[in-house]
Amino acid sequence: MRTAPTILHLDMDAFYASAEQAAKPSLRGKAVVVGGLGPRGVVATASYEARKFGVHSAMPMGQARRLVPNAAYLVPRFALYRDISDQVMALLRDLSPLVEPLSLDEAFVDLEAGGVADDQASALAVGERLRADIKAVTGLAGSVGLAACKMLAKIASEDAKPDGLRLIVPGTERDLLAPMPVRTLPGVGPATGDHLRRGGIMTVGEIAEAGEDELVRLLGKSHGSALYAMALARDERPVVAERESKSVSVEDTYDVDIHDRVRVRGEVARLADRCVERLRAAGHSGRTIVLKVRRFDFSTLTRSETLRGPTDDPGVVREAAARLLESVDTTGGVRLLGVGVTGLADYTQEDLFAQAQAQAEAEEAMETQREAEAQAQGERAGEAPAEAVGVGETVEVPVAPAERRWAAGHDVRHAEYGHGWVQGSGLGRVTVRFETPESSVPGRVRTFRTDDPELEPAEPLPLVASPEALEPQ
DNA sequence: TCTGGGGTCCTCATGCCC
DNA sequence: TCTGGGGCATGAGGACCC
Repeated sequence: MRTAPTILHLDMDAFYASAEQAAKPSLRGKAVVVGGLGPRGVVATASYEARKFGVHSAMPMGQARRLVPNAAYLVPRFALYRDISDQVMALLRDLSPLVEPLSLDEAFVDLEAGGVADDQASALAVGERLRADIKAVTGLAGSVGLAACKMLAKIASEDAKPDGLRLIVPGTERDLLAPMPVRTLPGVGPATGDHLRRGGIMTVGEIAEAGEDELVRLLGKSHGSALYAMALARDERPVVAERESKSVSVEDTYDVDIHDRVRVRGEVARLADRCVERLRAAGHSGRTIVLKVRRFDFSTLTRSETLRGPTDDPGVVREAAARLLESVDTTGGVRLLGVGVTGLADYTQEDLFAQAQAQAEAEEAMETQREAEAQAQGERAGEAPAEAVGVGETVEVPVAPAERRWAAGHDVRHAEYGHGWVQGSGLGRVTVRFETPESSVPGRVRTFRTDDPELEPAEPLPLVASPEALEPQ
């Protein structure tokens, strides 16, 4: 039995917004909101300066703009965040072979597996050292929670925010949890919170008092038992390093509801292609195709179809999605469409091709045996999903828009003024602030025509000049 | 105020097979 | 032959997470 915390949870503070502030000196200390900028966008992350005004994740952008009209509103730049995340995860893997990333900005680390000595001072030292290393390598702040299990480590890091560290001493867990609201526990969202409240349960302590039978009665077997265990600070979930993904999906919310059925079909085909691109990039194929439709009134429905074998053929996925769409009434208009693939496998394209070949040949043999009508074959083409695999596919290349688009927050390079980022664009003009992560003062702002030949998109610059600047161990 | 995008897991209903 | 039930696959929906 260990006497010191075994699990470390790292949570980067206001990650996307902090990354943008690090990249753009003029935004440091200012309210920054990262999220979708369209009429239906929501906030992904708000800087602490923006949170003071009540802006938070998942809030509609329109509402955020009313709360903080002067904040900087930026679209997310996932490539940049992924690079930073890779650096951070590498530091975590230096601590232990057992690292479980939860997202770009969060992870669990099993310290015992990393050979960290079983005492509180060692755990604290590892946590502080990690925070310092993260700051040195990325320039960003992360908060660390240390506890005996995942749930408590996460609660600890949440409590440590921003830019802090918290250790929960083994043995003190239940007293600590008791007064906390039920929403503190992982897995308790708005719906479960309501259920519990109607049962007179507001705090974690009250869950423990209610007993397992009552919890199961309120929430069902699986959820009820799990929550009861959590309330007693029992959480045996191990840190799992390699998680296999189970599905791949893409979805789009449209600025304006789509009513035109032909357009809906076109969008579904495009989404199917994008989904397959992602599927293939991940080296997967999948057997079940899922169509998701969110209607004008926000009601969401899904339709799915399971094929005979896994596929990564765009034509097959497109056709399945189109078939599924036929069972959905879209007359009121749709605000979101999505296409996904589950039941993932990693069959190679050759396997699939061989399978399809064999199947096609078998069917053909039966066919010629029964009847010699060439016409019948024509009708069957494309009917069996796996049959189309390997058939020459066409990749549609989107036509470049006539006017160049400059996304707010993205990096650019100007032949004369150097590196900068887009502050805003519209009416044929684009406004650029020329500064780099190293600039000590906010850079100058200039406005250009959107088709200015001297202006071109650029890659993000590293946030820290020499990322190798780590102190020797 | 009007609700993103990418996931995971659970529950329930239904049909099939043994 | 009828009936019941377990086990599994499939499909739909919902809750939750970051």
